[in-house]
Amino acid sequence: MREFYTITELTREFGISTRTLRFYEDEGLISPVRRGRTRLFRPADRHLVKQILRGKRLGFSIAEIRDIVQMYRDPPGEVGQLKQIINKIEEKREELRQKRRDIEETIAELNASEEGCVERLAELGVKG
Amino acid sequence: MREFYTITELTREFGISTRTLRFYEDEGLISPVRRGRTRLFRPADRHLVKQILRGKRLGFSIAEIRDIVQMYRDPPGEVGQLKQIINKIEEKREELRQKRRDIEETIAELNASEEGCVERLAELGVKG
DNA sequence: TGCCAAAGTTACGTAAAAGTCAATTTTCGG
DNA sequence: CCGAAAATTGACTTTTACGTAACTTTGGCA
Repeated sequence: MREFYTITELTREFGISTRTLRFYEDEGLISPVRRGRTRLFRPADRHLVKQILRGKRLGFSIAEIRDIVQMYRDPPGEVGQLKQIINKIEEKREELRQKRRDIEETIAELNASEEGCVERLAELGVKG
Repeated sequence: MREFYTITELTREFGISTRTLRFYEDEGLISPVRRGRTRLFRPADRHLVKQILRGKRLGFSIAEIRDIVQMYRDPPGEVGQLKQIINKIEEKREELRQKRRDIEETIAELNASEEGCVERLAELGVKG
């Protein structure tokens, strides 16, 4: 595994702009190290970008993604904080399960629609 | 099943504002009938709202949701159009499957994080 | 050491999806 | 029939998530 990636390497890999990566840094989602002013992205930063984009595909806002990636971090040493994180994790999991139900329902309705189309095609004498 | 719902009934049921419903109408997602100027929402409109909100939870834009709900409509009579709709349905289904994979991965990482927290709690002598 | 492509900063612009506010209308129960 | 509650329209504002200049800095190498 490589030690560092440049900003343009990541933009090409993930199909996003440098502006986007800098924006995520401003928002505190990633913290690449610097050599002078130039950002150097470590594998951990790259993985974070993956997680961020996954969150985006699921419709989470930047603020929500920030919350989520904070859950991925090393657990703190204080009992109260640990319990709070566990609660937040369960919340997010429930939200994700809701999204999963939404997906199943949407796919089911799309399946029904497609069947309707296929039947209609059959009526018109088109072989499937 | 009721014949009509008022706009505020739907805002209460779904936890959205009247502005939002009117916005969806402006965007061509719903077309409630009118008695005078007042909107009357039929069960079909109400169901559309459900589908719209489902799409929102999954991170689809209004434009994408418009595309999706058009797929739910009665199939047209022309072969070319039918085939095109079937293609679009398959595209959306693939997108949804990707989202589902994203969800599974996110849940898996949350599970791992939670375990880390639980272990940490155990180290601190907290009984689970 | 001189150059240029890549990286950086700063600041303003914008599209989407509503929120908010104001000014009318409409409806409807008593 | 009347007045409060509900609904409508229209305009303006806000927030999010970047896009787009415009200009400067930097680092690698011929």
